[in-house]
Amino acid sequence: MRHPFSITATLEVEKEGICFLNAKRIELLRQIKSTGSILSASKEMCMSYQQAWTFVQQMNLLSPLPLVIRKRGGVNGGGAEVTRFGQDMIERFEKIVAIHQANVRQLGDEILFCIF
Amino acid sequence: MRHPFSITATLEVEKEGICFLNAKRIELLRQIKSTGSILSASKEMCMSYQQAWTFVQQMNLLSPLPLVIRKRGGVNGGGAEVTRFGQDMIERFEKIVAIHQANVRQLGDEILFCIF
DNA sequence: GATTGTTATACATCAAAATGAATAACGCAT
DNA sequence: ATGCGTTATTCATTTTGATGTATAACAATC
Repeated sequence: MRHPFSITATLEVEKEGICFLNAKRIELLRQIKSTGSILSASKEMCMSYQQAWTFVQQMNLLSPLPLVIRKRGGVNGGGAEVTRFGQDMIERFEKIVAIHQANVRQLGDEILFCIF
Repeated sequence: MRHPFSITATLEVEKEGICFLNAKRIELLRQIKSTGSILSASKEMCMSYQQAWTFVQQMNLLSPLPLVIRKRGGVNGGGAEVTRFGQDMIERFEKIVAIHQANVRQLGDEILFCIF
């Protein structure tokens, strides 16, 4: 490589200045979808259950439609399910991030090489 | 407005995973340039002198050429000066950020409106 | 040599965020 | 009714980052 510098960028969707979606929350949604519970998802991601629960709570409260439906008690003690709307959010966020990262890569290729 | 959601993104230049430049550091460079000292710049930005000094130190160490030249003792007790190379970094970083922010705005305009 | 204002450095303190531990609530199954 | 596993909630603790305080080093000026 010509130089050791790189451009990195992070993106998030906010509602009135408060974080609605970011990479970590989307990953959480994916894990909830694949494991069926907030608890398992949090373990899978090595984060505390409290944080995972808080993220889900915030996302649901900020969203016009819930992203996660939570059930307690019942068959396996309960669980959590990502709604159709939630799955749409996952896909759309990742599409946005893909475009964004492509833009950032292009920025780095175009500009960084002529600085150093 | 049609919906209360917005996309925000932050960008930084890294060297081997360590932050080299970001918005705060560029603002610090600008303040050093206009005030002539790390101390005054830190006060202007309401950050501690230690943090400002650490940022300058890290930037200089990561950079192939120093961004800030520091002098102690002497006329006004010393001071700090942004090098020509440092000023180039300011201009180039802000150009990168401007393009980046334009990209992000476009992303938000194109995509957010068709979600909510 | 004393004064002056900044850089440079160390260390204690504070603040915010994340974590861990503990417990209640819940509802299906047995 | 009891057991089960998850959600929901509280609170103490830990961790991490930033801040405040104090002091030495420095070099021109007086």
